[in-house]
Amino acid sequence: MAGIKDVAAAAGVSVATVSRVLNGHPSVSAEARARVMGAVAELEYRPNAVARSLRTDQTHTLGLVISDVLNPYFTELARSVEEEARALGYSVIIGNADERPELQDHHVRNLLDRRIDGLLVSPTDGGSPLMLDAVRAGTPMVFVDRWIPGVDVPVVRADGRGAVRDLVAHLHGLGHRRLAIIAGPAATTTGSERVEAFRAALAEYGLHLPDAYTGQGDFQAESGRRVTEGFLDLPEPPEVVFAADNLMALGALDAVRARGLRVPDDIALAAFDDIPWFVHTDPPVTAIAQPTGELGRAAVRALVDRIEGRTPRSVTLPARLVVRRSCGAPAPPTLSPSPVQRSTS
Amino acid sequence: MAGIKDVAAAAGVSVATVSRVLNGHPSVSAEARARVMGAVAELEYRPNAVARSLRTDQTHTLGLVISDVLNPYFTELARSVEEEARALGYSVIIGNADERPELQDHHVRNLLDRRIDGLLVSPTDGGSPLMLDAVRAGTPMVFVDRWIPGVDVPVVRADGRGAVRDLVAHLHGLGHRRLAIIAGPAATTTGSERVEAFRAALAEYGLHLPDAYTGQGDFQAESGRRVTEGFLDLPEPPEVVFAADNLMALGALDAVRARGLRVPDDIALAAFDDIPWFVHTDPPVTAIAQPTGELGRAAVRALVDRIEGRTPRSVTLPARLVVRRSCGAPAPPTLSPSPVQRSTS
DNA sequence: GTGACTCGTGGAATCGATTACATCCCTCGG
DNA sequence: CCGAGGGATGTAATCGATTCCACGAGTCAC
Repeated sequence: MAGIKDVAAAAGVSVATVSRVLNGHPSVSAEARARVMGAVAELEYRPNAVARSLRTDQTHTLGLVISDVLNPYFTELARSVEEEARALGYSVIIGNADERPELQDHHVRNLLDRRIDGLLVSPTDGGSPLMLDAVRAGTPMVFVDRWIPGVDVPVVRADGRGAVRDLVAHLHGLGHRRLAIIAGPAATTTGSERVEAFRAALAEYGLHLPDAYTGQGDFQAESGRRVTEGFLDLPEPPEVVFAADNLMALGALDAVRARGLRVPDDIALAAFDDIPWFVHTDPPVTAIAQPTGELGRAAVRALVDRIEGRTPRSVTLPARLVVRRSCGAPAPPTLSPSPVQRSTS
Repeated sequence: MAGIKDVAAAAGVSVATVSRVLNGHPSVSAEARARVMGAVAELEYRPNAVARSLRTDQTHTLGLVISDVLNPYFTELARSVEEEARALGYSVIIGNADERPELQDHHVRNLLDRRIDGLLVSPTDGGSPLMLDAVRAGTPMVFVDRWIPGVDVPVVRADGRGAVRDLVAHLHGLGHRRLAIIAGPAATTTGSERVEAFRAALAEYGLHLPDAYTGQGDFQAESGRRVTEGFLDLPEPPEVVFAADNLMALGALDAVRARGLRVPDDIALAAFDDIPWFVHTDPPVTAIAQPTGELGRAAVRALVDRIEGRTPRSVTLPARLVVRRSCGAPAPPTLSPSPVQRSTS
């Protein structure tokens, strides 16, 4: 494969001049520029990004470590991150932590070794020493969706409290009083926050969230199933199950169906994180929708700001309730406009 | 950040010795080794992968260019690819082509510039000059799922013909005679092959596939919706719609529902590519399941074989029919075991 | 006319590793 | 006792780019 030396030789100039042309340095004669461009085209020369990175100490690459690629929420997040990064001239390397802290560390280490310019993380746990070290060492970092308290890193996330309140209002309005939640891991902020928001919203209606109605899940479908079975085994099962993410909601749906029960007649269901498929499930699932694409884009912008020397800001965007049929009320036609396909742009 | 020189200084040896220790070269005294290890731990030294890659001309990185990350089929494929690659000591950089040839080229170029060791591609189109050049230049490459005919590159894919035949048999057995298909882009192998398999299977039952029953989609939900509307507008609409991928099936479901019609009573639906959500849709969708994880793993093995000097083999695995309720027959309980959650290992 | 400046250019150092080659020191056989 | 052979180690070249510095030529002001 042709190198910069070959180009220099072909153009009859020095490598320095070739480099200057390639990097748009002003101080190059039009004639030399033309000859270099010609040689570049002729040889189909492409600069070696590895060598360039070594010299400049910049890779123009962002790392994105997410907790579970199979979760459509994170898939969409990853997609919007890549899009925005590309628009800003960066590539993205995605690491899938699969909700396992050691895998998360593996990816962080790997990305750091590759000298990525910055790191976007949705932490699986309360924060490994490795990640904390990286922050201390000055690695540009931004948390997205989840974060680690007490660490001085910008956070880009959705605030679901308003939407959770709306949800509880909706449920209360339908006459439901015994509400249960399938929580995420307490080590994650989204895991604990959603429970808190739910509890707070219940309190506004004078309702209490008993321990028996607080199941511990891990954001995976299987745990949703398990917890829901526990709920159904209770002497007095809840009237509504609120799953803290879409996968656990699916597990819950499974568990309910396996008992031969029906949603919403026998038990109602709602989920945090809206996904296109919820429109098509039986029944369509009422969910809290995050502005996922916007989160991804804002996170990239914050990270790139940090990388390029500007001051990044934390961003919090509101989530919103999307009412469908899984809690009992027929959805007013105008309230579930959520299209199956996001814009392709 | 500490470099190899710092380690050498701290350990009181030369950089060559440090490098030898790090790379497991035999000719190092136990004492020197210990001192180096100590210094490495002390300084928390991590070798700079960029510098290493420049020197060795190996990045231990694979590129994966897929057509659409939002499609759960490809998400799962990507996941299994990353898993197997990790097990073999490689990282993966994913490029999402979004079914757009120019985006695909962008990613291929980017990956090539980064000097990835090999490329896994599921081509969006018939093959850009860029990709062909890369093959000619000797870039290790393997096609997965889709491929480009006439190019000497190993292909790892599923053969759906048997399953399509089973599907047609199933439909025929249910009394359906007017069968339509929503095809994928003719430029993709999966786009044309599935139509051909369908047509061939119909022929076995003496059935013909009229042009009016062959809709042209693009593997995206919106096209499924559009084509299905066309079918429903026909003077004699089909009794069954077979979508060549899961997203178009979703669009079809939408279109049917928008008319106030019901699946399977008014029109039956089947899809190529099974995904966990099909268990939960209304009704559960009969689909052809590819051994996605196995495909991803086999593709990585083939690519790594090629990279490491062994001879890679093409692999074709059978797909299988998973009967659910969307075509009319109640599924025998044992026939839809497809679990909502794949194993996490 | 001459010193100051700018502009275009090339030579060479540099980034952080790997590795060929040279060197030194031991051991061992004859 | 000496030379061959081999193990441990260091010096320096190298990968392919970027960039500092020096230099020659041309321009301009005084």
